[in-house]
Amino acid sequence: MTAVNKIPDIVIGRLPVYLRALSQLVVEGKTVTSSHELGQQLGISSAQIRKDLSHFGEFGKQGTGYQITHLYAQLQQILQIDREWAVAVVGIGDLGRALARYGGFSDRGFRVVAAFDSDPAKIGTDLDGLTIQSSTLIAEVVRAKQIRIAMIAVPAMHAQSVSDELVRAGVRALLNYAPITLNVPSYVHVQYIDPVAHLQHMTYYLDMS
Amino acid sequence: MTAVNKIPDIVIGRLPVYLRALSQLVVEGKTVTSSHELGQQLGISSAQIRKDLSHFGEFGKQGTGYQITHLYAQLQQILQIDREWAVAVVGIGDLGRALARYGGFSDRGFRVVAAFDSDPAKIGTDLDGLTIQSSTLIAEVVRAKQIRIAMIAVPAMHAQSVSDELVRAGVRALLNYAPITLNVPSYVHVQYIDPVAHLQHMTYYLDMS
DNA sequence: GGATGTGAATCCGTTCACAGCT
DNA sequence: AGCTGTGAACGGATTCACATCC
Repeated sequence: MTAVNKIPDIVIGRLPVYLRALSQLVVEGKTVTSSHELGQQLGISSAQIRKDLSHFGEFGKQGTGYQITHLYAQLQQILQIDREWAVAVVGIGDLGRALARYGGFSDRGFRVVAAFDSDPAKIGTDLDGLTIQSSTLIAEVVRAKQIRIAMIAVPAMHAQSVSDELVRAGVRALLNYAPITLNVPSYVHVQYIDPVAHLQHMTYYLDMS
Repeated sequence: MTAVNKIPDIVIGRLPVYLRALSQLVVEGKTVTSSHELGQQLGISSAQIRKDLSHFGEFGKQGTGYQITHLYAQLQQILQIDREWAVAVVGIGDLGRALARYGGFSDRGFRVVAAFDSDPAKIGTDLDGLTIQSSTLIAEVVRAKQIRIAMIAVPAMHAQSVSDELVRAGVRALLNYAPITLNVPSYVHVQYIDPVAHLQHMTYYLDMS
């Protein structure tokens, strides 16, 4: 269809999953795949994969399937991760440290370029070549480095005010690890990660024994 | 409706979110709330909240709203988190350490009771009173402690085999942080957390500038 | 008056099934 | 023959709107 109209958000959310699956297939030495194979790997119907991709263009060959490298590149472009995004981490507790040091960002479109904390004992400390900076510098650094994406790993109590400050400084996408719903302007995107919520979701189905 | 029939999984997934919102309201000193107030806080329609809750019973009073403590307790019961679930963490890198030490589990129904790693340098090390154990002991410990839930924080390469072993030992719910789709029997529940996928989801909407 | 609980209506996403290309 | 791309059919989830009750 190649329509650039209004693509459902739920479709966008599956594209990163497709990217992951394609990476895995590359590791397995494959160069070509099909909607059926991808679907099998992900537990998704092949029709859904074809329909999802059809929102953006025609990436396959009938009778053959998809060239993995080609499809991968296309999806990267669609998601705008055919470049490297600068990311800030706020709150360098155990979780923030893990995020700041995580090696899995670099080859998937992101680089942590700033780390903030309010604890004087941590400020100035080195973190794999990154220096932890005072939270009071958030506005300044975000502006200077043109940071558009931030990960919030501070206690729930402070998450909203940190969010406010980041947004004021120009951040437009937030990955929030604090277990609260953030209040942000409509032009800011937020995604939530709450491991406990995931666990609670699953316990519903567990039979105690 | 109070029907115990087949409740949509998507509804179950929202219950933890409602719990979070209720907690927040308690912090704000409220004792009663309404579907409207909850919806406002979460960015969800009030009708959806009422419909969701109606699957499980009638928890509100017409004209008044919901008694927060009562609704909270009911949701806890529905999700089976009116008890404490023992959880294992496998892979004590930065992320696994953060999970094992995270203080936010205890008051929401979970307790980390075992931590595994395959690195001899880490085995035997203390982690806030928890001793890191060899991954070779997974089966034994999971069985002994009747663990039904595990969090996987090992490199993608090893996630599938760790998953297999956990399932064989009796684990029935997995929270997987490795960026791969796990292959598990149908009676095992899996939830995925992939921060990069969330970031990639958001970059779609960012206009570069 | 005010807020719930719920059938009915609507909207949206998934699946079906097949024409069309290789 | 094999697999894509897609309109049509289907099913499920959300919203509407109102009767009901405090």
